[in-house]
Amino acid sequence: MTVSKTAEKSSEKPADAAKGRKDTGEPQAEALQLGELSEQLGYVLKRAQLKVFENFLRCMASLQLTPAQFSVLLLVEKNPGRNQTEIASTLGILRPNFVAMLDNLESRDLCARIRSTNDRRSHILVLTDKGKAVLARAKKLVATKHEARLNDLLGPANRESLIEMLSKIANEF
Amino acid sequence: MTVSKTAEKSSEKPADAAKGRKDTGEPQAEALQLGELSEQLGYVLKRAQLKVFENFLRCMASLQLTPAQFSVLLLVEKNPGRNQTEIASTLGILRPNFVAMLDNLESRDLCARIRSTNDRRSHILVLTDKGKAVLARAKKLVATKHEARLNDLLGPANRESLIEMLSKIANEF
DNA sequence: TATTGTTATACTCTATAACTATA
DNA sequence: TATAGTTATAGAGTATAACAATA
Repeated sequence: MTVSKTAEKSSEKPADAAKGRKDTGEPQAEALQLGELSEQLGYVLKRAQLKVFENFLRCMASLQLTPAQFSVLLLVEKNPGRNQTEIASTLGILRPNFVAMLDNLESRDLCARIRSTNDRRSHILVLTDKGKAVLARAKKLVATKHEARLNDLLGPANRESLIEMLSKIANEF
Repeated sequence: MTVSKTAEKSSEKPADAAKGRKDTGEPQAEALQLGELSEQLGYVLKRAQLKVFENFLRCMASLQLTPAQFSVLLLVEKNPGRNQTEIASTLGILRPNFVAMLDNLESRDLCARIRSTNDRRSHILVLTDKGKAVLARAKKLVATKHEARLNDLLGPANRESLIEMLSKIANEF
């Protein structure tokens, strides 16, 4: 057990916070006031990101793909013929840390490293047939279970607006 | 050096990605296509969150406060008389992990643990005078340097809308 | 001399089990 | 028996230095 671990986290659900006390007849502590915290960009952003990743993992449980692994498969599919350094740096992954990640995907026969003939230092990355099939299934799951959830919650217009604003922050903040 | 480490990260800036190649006159590899990735909620959310935290750390460099530490001080100020478990769980921090965090804040004389007289197992958390002063300065820095940046980028209406949508995701996704 | 992939390593976050002192 | 704070520990994620093969 090293590749799995699925989505069975417990963590600390802030929603459940300050509960977990037996209802004795005592002074009874109320839920805490978040105050200015609920208006702090970083706080709400981090909280939302954790929720979204949790949901992603649940949706992808059958395929055992993390958000990071999914992003690698997507990028390799969209950019055939690129090497490890290019894929990793585009995703903000440091090359040393990308090695174990690729070892994992390659051991599951989802992608392969191919020694470049032009530059024998480079490993060109490609999806295997299984990798393409898994990615196709993953895309459907993400679209129907994960991203659809966002539409339900915000509506299509707001969803688009949200993605746009987050992209702007990611690129220009 | 254990408390500091400031904000001097290098990481992998995706903006700089796929550059770092000398301009020889060769076929020249172009920037990669993000494709569907730029529409993936989790991807753009994570990217935005990292940028926002980086900016937060830069803005708070003079006070040496991380986003997590800032959230603790805010919550303790807003909810005097609460114990470690209550503050930690509200922030989604596990009690064991909260110990070192409080040790740090207490060693810097920003907050203090007070043994409760009602229940001698509990540590009531309070801000010290220095803690209150530092938090006041922190709030000003966040408002004028950090959150103001968001207003410049999106405008007040969009800023409000963004926070609202993120809160909804954090609470209901 | 510089770059690609890699190893080794370290530091932060997060997570769980179990101890202690109190209740 | 249960809870608050704590310790120890383990696992992810992320960071840097340095090495071998290749350019």
